[in-house]
Amino acid sequence: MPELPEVEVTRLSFADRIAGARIESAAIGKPLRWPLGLAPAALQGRQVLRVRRRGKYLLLDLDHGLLLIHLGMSGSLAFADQLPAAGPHDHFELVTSQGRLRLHDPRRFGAVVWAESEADPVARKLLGHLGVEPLGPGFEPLAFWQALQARRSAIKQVLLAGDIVVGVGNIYASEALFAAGIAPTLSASGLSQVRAERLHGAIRSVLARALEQGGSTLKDFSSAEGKSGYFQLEAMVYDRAGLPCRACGATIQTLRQGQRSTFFCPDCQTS
DNA sequence: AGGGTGACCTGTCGGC
DNA sequence: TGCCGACAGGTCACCC
Repeated sequence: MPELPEVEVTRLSFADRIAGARIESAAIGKPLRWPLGLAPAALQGRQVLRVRRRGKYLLLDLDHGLLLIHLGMSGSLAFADQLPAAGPHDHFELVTSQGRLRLHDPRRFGAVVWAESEADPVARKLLGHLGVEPLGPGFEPLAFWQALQARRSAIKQVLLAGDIVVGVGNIYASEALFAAGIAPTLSASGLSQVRAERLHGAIRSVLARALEQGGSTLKDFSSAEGKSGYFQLEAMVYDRAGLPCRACGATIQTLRQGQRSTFFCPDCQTS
């Protein structure tokens, strides 16, 4: 569910409200992708200083150490004074002086991991190989094109890999490639500088627009305030196989790349 | 080192 | 109605 826009929408929906809170207790449910790394009781008394984001990770800076939270495929956070009784898919909860933060994650591909600092080996394993932030100043057209030159895989899969630029998942990879008019199967090294720069702009504009729309709610994503996203209503290709292209009317096609579905317009996108 | 594949886990949906 | 396979927003460990 969560790509960069959904993770950032989640962050924005509770960061200010939790900042400064004191952790009163922490509880874990079924195992997530990785162990927390310490006893939940050890979080008691810690203060939440702020909430940052790196790629699709949320970083809760504490007065000692930090929590790395990943929403996986099906995760979402809720933050409120009171929450409904915990269900079978609620696997992590922090009770703080300013509200309860709860992770709901049916598939349990998500994780909550404690690290001493970002230099901690645990944090480095998860964050160390990540590419640049697409909405930040470090994402530059020329460097992006140069990085793509070194990769022979299909451009769609290079975007998903996240080691050049982070945050682009399965929905927004298809959407950005459509916006740039680039076939998803084209080798990354086959992009001209002009087309790479067009893709650079498309990634930025698609992610920024999705952020404005509160992300995409395909099934059950919601922010920590419980709000749905609306970007899926304006998707040009994602989940539109067999439907007419909104730009040219051609039939949207689908294919499998690395066991993931890709959606594209055969007329608007070229090799 | 880059590239390809399987693995993790649960729910839902379409087809027979 | 029931069963079974395919698929779902991610990404890591493991091969070559």
